[in-house]
Amino acid sequence: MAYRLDEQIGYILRLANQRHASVFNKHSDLGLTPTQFAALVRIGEMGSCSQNLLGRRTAMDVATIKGVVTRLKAKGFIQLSADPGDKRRTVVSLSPQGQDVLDQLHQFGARVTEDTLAPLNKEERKVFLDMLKRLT
Amino acid sequence: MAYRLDEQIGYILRLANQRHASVFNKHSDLGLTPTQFAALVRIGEMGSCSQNLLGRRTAMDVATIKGVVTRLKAKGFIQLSADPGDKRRTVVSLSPQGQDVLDQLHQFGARVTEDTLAPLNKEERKVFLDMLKRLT
DNA sequence: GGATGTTTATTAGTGTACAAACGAATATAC
DNA sequence: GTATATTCGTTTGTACACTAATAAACATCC
Repeated sequence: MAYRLDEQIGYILRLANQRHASVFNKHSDLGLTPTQFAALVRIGEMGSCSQNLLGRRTAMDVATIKGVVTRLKAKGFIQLSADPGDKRRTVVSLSPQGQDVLDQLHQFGARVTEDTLAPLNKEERKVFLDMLKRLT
Repeated sequence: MAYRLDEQIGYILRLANQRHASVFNKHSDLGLTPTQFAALVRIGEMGSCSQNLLGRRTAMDVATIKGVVTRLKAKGFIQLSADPGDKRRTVVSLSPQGQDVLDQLHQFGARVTEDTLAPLNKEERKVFLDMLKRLT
């Protein structure tokens, strides 16, 4: 059997990611990227936390979360403050505007997942998500 | 049911991609990135072709394939030439060194796919790859 | 309480990834 | 055979993503 790029898991994962990004951008009205979306939703789940912890809980490198936080701050969705108990830390929390859009983000996210998984039926989606999670 | 980031297909896909990249880099001895690997294998499949066509066949943007070709050329795996019939085109082909490592690349790629899919058994892999392809 | 080690954040450098705009070359329409 | 459209490659700008190095703050051990 000849080796084929189209059967490589890494290549197919890249294609699936591209399609998801395309679906995401098609529906996005808030001007967020998938990464910024993930960080914002996670802050909503966790409440305020340090920039470093936020990076770990969203699987982002320290350098990556730094840029994401900078851009979310510039867009007005989050606010930063000093941690009174630890001078190393920058505490990240939702701004009032960030709080306001949280429900909207959840609905948006659900729609993106729905559209991305559209080629699979209900039963397949469950099986697929389960297997995909095991690969992480 | 509360909305959760950990159930978002886009987020999980990103995690799976991260794990694949990690497996790829752990085994890589040729100093290639997954993207460079994909381009090189594709040239091996197609023979020489234009830079633009190579980009389309590896799902890379014109600006992206430009950088990838530049770096593969710098590493000595490919060579560039002018298309005698179309002055717009840059023809990309494997260098002798690129030809030499092709078999090695195939074996390497098979091992990366194997290791990345390790959490799934034989039957599951088939089902998973089939469903993943439908999402592209 | 002082040496040691860890955590947190920043910076610099490399490599995807995409959009937009551009000029040159080619193809098509009429 | 000329106007129009398309293709090809390049460049600019923004946004991840990771490595490595650095410095400040904190924790621990003795």
